[in-house]
Amino acid sequence: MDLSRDSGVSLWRQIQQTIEGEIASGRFQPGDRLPTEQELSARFGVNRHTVRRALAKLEERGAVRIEQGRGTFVHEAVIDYLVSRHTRFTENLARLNRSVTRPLLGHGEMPADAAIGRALGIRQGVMTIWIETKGEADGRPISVATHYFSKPRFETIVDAYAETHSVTQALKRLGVDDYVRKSTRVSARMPTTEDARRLAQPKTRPVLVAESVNIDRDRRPVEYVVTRFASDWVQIVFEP
Amino acid sequence: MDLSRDSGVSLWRQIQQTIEGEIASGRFQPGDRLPTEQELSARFGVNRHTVRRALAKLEERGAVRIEQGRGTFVHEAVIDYLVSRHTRFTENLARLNRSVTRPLLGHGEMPADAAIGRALGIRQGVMTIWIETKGEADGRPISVATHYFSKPRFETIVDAYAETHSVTQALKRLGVDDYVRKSTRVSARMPTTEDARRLAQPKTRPVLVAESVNIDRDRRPVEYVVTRFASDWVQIVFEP
DNA sequence: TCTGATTTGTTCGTATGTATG
DNA sequence: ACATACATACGAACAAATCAG
Repeated sequence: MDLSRDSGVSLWRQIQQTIEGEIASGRFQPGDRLPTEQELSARFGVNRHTVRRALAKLEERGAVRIEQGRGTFVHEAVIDYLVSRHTRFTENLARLNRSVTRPLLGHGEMPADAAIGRALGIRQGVMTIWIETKGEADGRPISVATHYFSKPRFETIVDAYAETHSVTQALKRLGVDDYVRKSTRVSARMPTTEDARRLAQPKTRPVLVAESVNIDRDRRPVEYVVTRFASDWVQIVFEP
Repeated sequence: MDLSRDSGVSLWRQIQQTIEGEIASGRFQPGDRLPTEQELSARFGVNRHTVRRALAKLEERGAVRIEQGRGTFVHEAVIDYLVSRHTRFTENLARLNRSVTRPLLGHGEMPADAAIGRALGIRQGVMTIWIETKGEADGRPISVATHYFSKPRFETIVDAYAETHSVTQALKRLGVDDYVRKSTRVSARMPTTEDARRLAQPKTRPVLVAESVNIDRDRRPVEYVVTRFASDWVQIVFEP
């Protein structure tokens, strides 16, 4: 593929469109690593900067994912995590024909800080139980979540979760027939070293953080969850 | 404030909790610069690394903002950007008693690509008009947005926006009395150099990206917006 | 744990063509 | 005709992340 240097279209844009076409045609498959910047600049007969400009545009458009020190990769299809009143993790992903697993990473207790207290409607200092879980779709880690429950109310939640591997089922055993999503607060930040490792992603890529409060039929808060999604794999979709 | 070296609680965690308490008590106000790491390590009688560990945890929890070469600052209250069916940028922020400005950064035309075509319900290649705006609250840049409109339908949208500085008003002039939010898709990524500059944020902090589609009374798409929020200042809140 | 090779990220500087006033 | 601003393109050097041995 030769570039035209006097067509009025800039070189970097011609390169961008060429690579975009090769991805669309299937010559480069999702997850594939593209040739290095050096190889591409040799192939197109241009400076590395010119290639980089084209790649930057492709990344901005979501077509590729650039990882320092590793290479440039064709972007895999992202998962739409649908948020509604009845959001359930497993159902949400099963809908996409994916095999979902939710391993338990750990659990413990801690007194409620300001954020937890506000979310669960309890006083600061009241003891809570936390459960940390990983969400995997088709074996790939996509999220890490910390779930907080009031300890006085859900003393045995850890055992219930360990047996059912589902928050919905565990809460059902403890008398919560149904719950709905009250609010979801979404932010973005860089991952902790620990979260990056659990999500099998570079520390240099951000995580999408969703803080959610679920309430029961009596509108009492039952669960406060802080979920860190791998932002390369998941988008949060809100459709009222 | 003395630390206990044999309580079973690690020193850095004691420091973290101490500073967190001082922020909560108001001794350090939002926006204040904390003492330097050197001063803190002298005050607590520990190595600078120990202080750094505590500060890292505080940043992870969103309590402070660490800026290389400048210092550590108590984090100002983040803005809750409320998303609902009737989301309007200016109203949303005015609700928080903030003075809101929306300067126009630029505009132009481009043929619809796959994403724009899907969002606006037009064929790929149909010409669209884009408008780029900055959102500021109390003078601080918090978002950069690119708005796409079908050119055949909204030929004069740029003039209308330039005069009104409001998408709602501009659309009203072109016959769209009312519109509602159809869907919002949220993701996170690192900013482009350009966006980091416009948002006055370090390139190392992520942006929160919201892609939204607004539809008119006849459920026809009228606007497709891609907004990049400064993740240090804005959270997106869904309350169905 | 350390070292070197590979790959992307950043910052200099230089040059050219085009549009504007 | 001239000055200025801007986007494009090339070159060199070094920084930072990753990975294999």
